[in-house]
Amino acid sequence: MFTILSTDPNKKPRLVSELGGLSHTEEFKYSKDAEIFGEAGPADYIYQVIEGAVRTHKLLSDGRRHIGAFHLPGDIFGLDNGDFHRFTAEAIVDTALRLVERRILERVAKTDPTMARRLLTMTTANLQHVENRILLLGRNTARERVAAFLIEMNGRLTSAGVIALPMNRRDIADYLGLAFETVSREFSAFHRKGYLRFLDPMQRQIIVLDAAGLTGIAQQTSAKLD
Amino acid sequence: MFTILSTDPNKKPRLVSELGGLSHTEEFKYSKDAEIFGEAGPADYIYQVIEGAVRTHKLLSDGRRHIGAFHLPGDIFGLDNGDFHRFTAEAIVDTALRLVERRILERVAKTDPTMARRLLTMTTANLQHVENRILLLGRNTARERVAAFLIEMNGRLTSAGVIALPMNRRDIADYLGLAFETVSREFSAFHRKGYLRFLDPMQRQIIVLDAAGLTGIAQQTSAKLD
DNA sequence: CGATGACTTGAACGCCATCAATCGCTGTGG
DNA sequence: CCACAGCGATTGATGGCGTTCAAGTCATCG
Repeated sequence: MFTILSTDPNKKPRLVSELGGLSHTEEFKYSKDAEIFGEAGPADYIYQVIEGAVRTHKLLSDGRRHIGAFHLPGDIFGLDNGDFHRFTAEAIVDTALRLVERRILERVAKTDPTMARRLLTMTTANLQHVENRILLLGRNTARERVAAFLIEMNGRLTSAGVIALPMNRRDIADYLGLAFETVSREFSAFHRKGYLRFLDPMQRQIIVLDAAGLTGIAQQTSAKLD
Repeated sequence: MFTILSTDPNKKPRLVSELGGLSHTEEFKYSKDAEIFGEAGPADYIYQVIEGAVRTHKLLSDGRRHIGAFHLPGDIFGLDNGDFHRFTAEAIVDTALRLVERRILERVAKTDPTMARRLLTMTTANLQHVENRILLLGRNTARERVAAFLIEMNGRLTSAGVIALPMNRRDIADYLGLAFETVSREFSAFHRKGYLRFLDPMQRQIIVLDAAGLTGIAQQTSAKLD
C-alpha cells in the first residue's frame, strides 16, 4: 500500500512550521488510487501533500459519490478534530505525503494555546471552504460550477500558465454535484467560446485564455474556494 | 432595533457553562425581521438564542439568497473565528438572545487551552453540519431535501409532538436551495401520503405521523443536520 | 372591506441526468 | 508488431424534475 521514504524534516517545511516545529514527521508514498485512510477509520495522522494529488470523498448508500475536496502540494488534510475520519482519502495520482501523528498535536495543544489557535484557524479555513461550496452546489447552474472550478484550479495548480488537472472528469463531476457528461459538455462549451485551450488529447492540460470571462460566469458566489 | 433586557446570568445557563463560567453576558430582544448583525460587520459578540428563532443568510449578487442555518432556543451562533461575520443574522420572529463579548472569549482562550478546545469543538460541530448540508444540496432531490428538513426540525423544535415552524416557505426554500413553490408542493405531497398533519391554515404547525416514512425518503445522506 | 402576505396549485419551459454511440489513446498478449 | 480490450472523453437524443409564470384561496390587518 505505501512505503516509507524518509524522515527528512526540511524538504517542504510548511507543515512543520505551521504546526510549531514538530519533529516526528514521516514521509510516505502512495500509488495511484491507493487509499490513504478510510471513512470512519481512526484519525491517527494528519497529512500534507508533498507531491501529487489527493481526493477525499464519501459514498452514499445508493452508490453516488461526493468528493469533498482536492488536496494539492502544500495542502494539509485529515484534520477532522475527532477520533475518526469523516471522509475517505485516496491518491489521485502517485503521491508523496508527510504525516504527523495527531496525538502529538493534541498533546501539544493541551498546554499550548498557540497550537490550539493554529488548529482552530485551520478548521475555520476548512469551514469557509465548505461554506463557499454550499453556495455553489445549492444555487448555481452547471455552467457556473464548472467555471468556478476552473478558476479555483487556475489559482491552485497552474504552473507556467497551464492547468494540469490530475483528476478525471468523473472526479470533477462528483466534486461539483454534476454528471460527468455535463462537465465534459461545459468544458467543450468554454473551449468553443475561446475561454480555454487544450494541450493534450485527453484535455487535462488547460490554458485559460479568458479568465475574466470565466469569472463573469462564475459570478457572485465567490471563486475563493480555498 | 433592540433593547436591553437584563443581565441575569442564570436564566438559561447552557452557554455560560459551555464557555467556562464567563460573566458579562447580556440579554437583548429583537423584533421580527430585525437584523442582529450584518455580513462583513464586526464580530464583536457571539449569541445564544433564549427564545424565538434566528436565520443567518448571505445575499448573492443576482438577488438569490442562501440561508446558512436556523438557530433555535439553546443554539449558539455568530462564532465566526474572525473579526468579521460571514453571514447576516436576522430574527425570524420576536426573539430574545444572550450575548457574550467575543474579545473576552479570545482573551480567555489565549491562556486557557480548555477554552480554546471548546471553541474548536464548536467550530468542528459547525463544520460537520455544513458538510452534511453539502451532501443534501449537492446530490439530493427536492423530495429528499424537504424530508430531511422535516426530520431535522422534528428533532429540534418539537414540543408536544408538534413542529411549530417559525419560518415561512421562502426561508425553507432558501435553506434547501429550492423554489418556495417546490417546498410547498412537497409539503402537500407528504400530506397526501399521510406522513403529515397540519394544524393551522398556514400549515406551519405540523405533526409528523410517519417519521419512518420520511426517514426512508431522506435516505443516505444522513438526517443528522445538527 | 379592500389590500397585503403566505400558501397552494396548475401549466409550460428549460436545464441537466440518463442512455447510448463513437473516437482516440494505452497497454497487453498472441 | 499488431489486434483488441479498456479507459477516458466527447457528443447526440430523450425524458424528467424543478423552476418560472400565473392564478386562486385564505387569513390578517389597516
